[in-house]
Amino acid sequence: MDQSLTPKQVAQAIGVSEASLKRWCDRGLVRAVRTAGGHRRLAVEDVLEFLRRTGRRPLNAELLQLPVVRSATNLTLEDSIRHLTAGLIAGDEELALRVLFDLYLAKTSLCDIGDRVIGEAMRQIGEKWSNHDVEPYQERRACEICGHILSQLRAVLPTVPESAPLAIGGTLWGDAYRLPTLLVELALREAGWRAESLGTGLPAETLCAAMETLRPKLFWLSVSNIESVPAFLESYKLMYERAQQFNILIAVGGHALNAEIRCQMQYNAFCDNLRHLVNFVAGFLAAKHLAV
Amino acid sequence: MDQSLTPKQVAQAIGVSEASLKRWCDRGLVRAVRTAGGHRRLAVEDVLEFLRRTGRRPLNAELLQLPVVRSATNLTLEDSIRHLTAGLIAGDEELALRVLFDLYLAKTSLCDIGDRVIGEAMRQIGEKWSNHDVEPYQERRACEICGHILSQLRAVLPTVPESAPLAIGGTLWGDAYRLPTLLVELALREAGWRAESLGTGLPAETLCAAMETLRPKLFWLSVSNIESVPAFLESYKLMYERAQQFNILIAVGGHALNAEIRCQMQYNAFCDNLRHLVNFVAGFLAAKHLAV
DNA sequence: AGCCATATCGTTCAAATCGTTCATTTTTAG
DNA sequence: CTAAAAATGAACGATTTGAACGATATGGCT
Repeated sequence: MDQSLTPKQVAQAIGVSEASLKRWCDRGLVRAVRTAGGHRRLAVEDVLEFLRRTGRRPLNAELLQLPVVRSATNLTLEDSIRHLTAGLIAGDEELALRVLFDLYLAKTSLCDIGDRVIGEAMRQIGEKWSNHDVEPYQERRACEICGHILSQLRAVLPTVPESAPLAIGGTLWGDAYRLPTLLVELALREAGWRAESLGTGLPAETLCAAMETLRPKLFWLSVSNIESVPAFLESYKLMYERAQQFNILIAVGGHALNAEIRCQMQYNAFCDNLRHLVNFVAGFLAAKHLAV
Repeated sequence: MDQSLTPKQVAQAIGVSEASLKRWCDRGLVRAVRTAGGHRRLAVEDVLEFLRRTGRRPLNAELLQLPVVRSATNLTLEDSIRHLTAGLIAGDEELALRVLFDLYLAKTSLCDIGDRVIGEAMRQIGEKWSNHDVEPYQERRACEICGHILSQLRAVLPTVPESAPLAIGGTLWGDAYRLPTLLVELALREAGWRAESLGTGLPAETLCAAMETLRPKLFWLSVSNIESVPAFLESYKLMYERAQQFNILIAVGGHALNAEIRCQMQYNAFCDNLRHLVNFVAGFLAAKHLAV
């Protein structure tokens, strides 16, 4: 929950003296507010942001009410993937949590966490699945675990200002894959956008209505499963037209979008991964800055 | 209408102890008037002004008018539902989070939070949806928001001991409703079980495999949507037999299970809501205690 | 009006935090 | 390598905070 922490809690959590923490607050290295009586109070997300920026690791993370556990060594990306994959298959949420939060604190971008770690782990699990090495329930449980972890990561992400451009997105009817669109939301938030995933399995009509009501600058569509290609293309056409009408950028991505289907679609960007998407929107933000 | 707030409400809203708030009032840091009997009353605008002056997080004005704590009176539960419903429809995650965490901190059981607050709010939203008062994307977004909040709640729930009995469950293929099975998991954890939701849309065969591998004491099946009744019954029969084989209790529930379908099923418990389920498993735990 | 459950009152007290100073350790620069 | 500069951790009295207590006020009810 979003309650404020006392300097003592934070100092013990990150393994530093109270005096130093106070100095850091006073120098603006960590954001802190004051009580009416002058005592400092720190928000969890600000502490995490500081840890991430300075490359520190929490010693005693339970004090932060965070799911982070101390990790002595910096794991390589390959090790992280291996541990994560094993943990997810075994249903070891604790382990998965530790791996992902450690990566986050080690300044790994959410793009890479999504593309190269979670995406790769889920790909390996899917592969084992088709080899009958893991049961479907293990794959689904892995998705559930990742979803919970991403929700927690999402809760401690620095809040983006109200003035940031809005991005919305989701998946269409017949596509129940939550993780990709959730990762898009997180990656866009890290890139400074006010991103909101509307969820999965949405009819095209209501996505059009959402564009009309919310008037985002960007709309993303994650496509991991297509039940009927003609129906999908028709739904997509509807949405593309509406996006054009309201001057909304439209970005698409997902494993189900093969070249043949893409040829019959129009969009501002097709993204193979989160990195592509973030690069695309970064360009847009820069252009906007130049214009102003 | 200048609503007057009690010190307790304000203290909870801004996350400070009641004693400190009283001192601040007495030192003139927050404007407050007195009732004839000497009790302090604070105006919303004065509290907001104080928050702005002390650099604390600016809170939504509507947030401060939230009635907090008052244990389990119908009125406040009604208010919680009203605020939650409005927040979910508007996509105001902050408000929804506040409402649900306040309820949790006020010691409202997760059963009641699920049954009487979230369940009721989602029912109202569904009703408005069929009246075309809210868009489908608003309903889906509400589910997403609730899911994120429940993930966070789940993370701060006390951990159950390893010795606690294991319960697993989920939804069958064709049923993508996450919230019910997620709420079951949380309610069972609160009741002292080691509960793990395996997710949604699972084939019956892999649920059988999960029972065989994990050997839980309890299996729950949440049924919010049935695509084909005969196929569902066949899948269910498979699972029931497997549960019998391994001596696993099986509890079912969900809006899609009408009397006609129930007549063709066998189970240890049918639960209309979370309260029923928790009462059922509490009986089991007590019996086990007696046995030991 | 009187009753009752609950909230708030004022007060006290232990624990935490404040700002500050100072000795020690670590980093930087010549 | 050495000396200056900077950061750290510990200590100090003064102040603030949060939790407790019995007594009183509030608001709903009959």
